[in-house]
Amino acid sequence: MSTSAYHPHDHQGCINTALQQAAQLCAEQGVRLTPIRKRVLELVWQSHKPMGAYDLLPALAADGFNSAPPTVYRALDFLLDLGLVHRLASLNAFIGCSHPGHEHQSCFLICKVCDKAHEMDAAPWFSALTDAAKTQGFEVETQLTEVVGICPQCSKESGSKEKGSPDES
Amino acid sequence: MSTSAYHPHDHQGCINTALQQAAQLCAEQGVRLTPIRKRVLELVWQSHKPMGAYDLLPALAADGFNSAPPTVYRALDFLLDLGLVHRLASLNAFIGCSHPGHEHQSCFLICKVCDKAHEMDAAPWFSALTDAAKTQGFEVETQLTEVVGICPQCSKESGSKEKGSPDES
DNA sequence: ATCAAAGTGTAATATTATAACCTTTAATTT
DNA sequence: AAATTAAAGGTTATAATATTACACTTTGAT
Repeated sequence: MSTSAYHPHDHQGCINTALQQAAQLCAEQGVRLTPIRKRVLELVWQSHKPMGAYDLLPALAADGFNSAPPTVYRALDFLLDLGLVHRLASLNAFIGCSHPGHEHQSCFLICKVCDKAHEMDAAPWFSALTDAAKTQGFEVETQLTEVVGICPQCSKESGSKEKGSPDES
Repeated sequence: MSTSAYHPHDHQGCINTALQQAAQLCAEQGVRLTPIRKRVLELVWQSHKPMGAYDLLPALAADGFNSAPPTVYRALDFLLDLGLVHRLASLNAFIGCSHPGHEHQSCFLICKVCDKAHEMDAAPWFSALTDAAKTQGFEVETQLTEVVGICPQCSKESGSKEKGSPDES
């Protein structure tokens, strides 16, 4: 399945897929996808925009869940550990992993206009980077790549109309 | 000049070079390298370890400078704008730029043992990354790459003796 | 039914960063 | 040199992000 965060799409499908993959992964790992964890994952997937931890709290509160910071951070830590979400260090924000359950190095394309982020496989240059580091004697373990620019949707819109307000889903 | 953060070296030379380059750059740009700014740059260069903003405050205080957060953040912002320091998002920390005054995309190799970071030119894979993003219609403007692993010095030490305490300079 | 482990509730606090407003210093003009 | 202006810095407060510590509850295993 090839998904794009940019173009309008059945976003409920994204959420459902994420929840289903999460359920399966948790089952495999023998860990529990509790209501809070499930809800946090849903919230993270509400849009393709990275969400701050504190953005999630009001929504949790509205659902009748506890909504103190540790609640959401615990859930996020759980989801991070399982690889169900990623953290974007440059934004202090979290985003759903688009292909959980597989070891991968990722790279995020962050649109500075609509704020959406798109996960891209970093494998091609991760190996180049690893090799380059190795020539200096540095053993790479993990990497974090975050790219800022303009997504195709916003790029197109700025071409046709000025100051359009980007799609939310 | 080829510098390596890892191996023992005349670290005062690093600081002096940084200060001299900063002075020149400020002169070129017609901006002022005030005592606070100069001292903050020095402090950032005290080691090859990224420094948190709040790590710098006590040192500023000890030197008789004002040491409220805005003081150090203003200085850091100034230095960031000029390209004299970089911010490592994954660490909320700052490190001196090893070749200021030139446009460049950088990548940081962060040693998880000794905490030192080494700046590497990201140009080789930045273009590959830009191209890959472009095939998806994404226009890259800036990137941030931070790599965690083990530096040559620590790698060597863990081979010969266990639990050695890494060099500080 | 009991127990241990995992999960959650809650209060407090740590860490990182910024806002707002005022004063001082330095550079520029008169 | 004095007046003017712009830049830098001082100060207080607060915002935003994240964690610690400890008590309580639920779950699953025995």
